[in-house]
Amino acid sequence: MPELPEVRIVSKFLNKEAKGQTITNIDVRYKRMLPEETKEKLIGQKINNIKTHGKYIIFELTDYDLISHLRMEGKYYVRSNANFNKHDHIIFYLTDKILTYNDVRKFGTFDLRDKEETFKVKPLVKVADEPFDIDPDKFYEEIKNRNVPLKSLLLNQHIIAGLGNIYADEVLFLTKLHPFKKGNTTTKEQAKLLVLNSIDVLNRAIKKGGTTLYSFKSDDEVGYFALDLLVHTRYNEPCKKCGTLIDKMKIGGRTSYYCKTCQRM
DNA sequence: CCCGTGCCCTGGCGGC
DNA sequence: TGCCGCCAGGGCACGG
Repeated sequence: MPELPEVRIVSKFLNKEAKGQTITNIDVRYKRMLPEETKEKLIGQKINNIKTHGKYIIFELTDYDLISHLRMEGKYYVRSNANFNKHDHIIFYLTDKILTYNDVRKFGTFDLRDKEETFKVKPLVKVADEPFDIDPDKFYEEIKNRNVPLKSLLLNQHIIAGLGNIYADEVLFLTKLHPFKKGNTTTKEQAKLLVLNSIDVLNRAIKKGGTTLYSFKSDDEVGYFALDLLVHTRYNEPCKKCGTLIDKMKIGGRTSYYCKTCQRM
């Protein structure tokens, strides 16, 4: 599931492939994903730039911003010809190439906004700063009265933007804090470390992605990548720091992996 | 405001 | 082999 680093790589890919191109037509194969009126507005728009905020991708068009969220399995492909995949739900015909949005789970979203509204209405209005930009003191203020597990707070994009289930587990392990520890028991220093470790994890993932980037297959495809994960998905495997078998628990409906020896409440 | 739950969706997997 | 049920997950609506 793409988190901030992967989303940035996708954005880089899109800038390489689609920047400067005009949307000449759109084939919406899964109607719920893009309303007809949105489609009509998009046709004729030029893609001037693609940027990101947290896990959101923002296509800057002539007159609008198109906000794309990949959720778990959204992917963009440049199709060299018309060999579409059954999970290609939206097909953008650009000036001289075909860009498809592919999403097995159909969870991805598209929102078209007037440019001046982009950050004033949903889905972006309440989205917080990315860890790189967040003020640790402000982050502490956001969590210090919350009787909510740190895992849920790190995943809350209104508090800190860009972390998903994988990297949130890694951040908590690096900070030596239990995922179920509550925000209102967390010290200012621990909060600051959570921000610093978030930056560290994301930066390392971005760097790693930068090296494995464009590991394209037959079609142009963005290859996803993973850090050498310390805890996530390592259930019953020995902790790389202390050897204790990694445990897991459900928090807010999300599976959380952690070391019960290294990570304290 | 705060917090928990369920929903959206499909492929993969365990169980029988 | 085949079918059934369940799980995975990001964000949001909704209810207490």
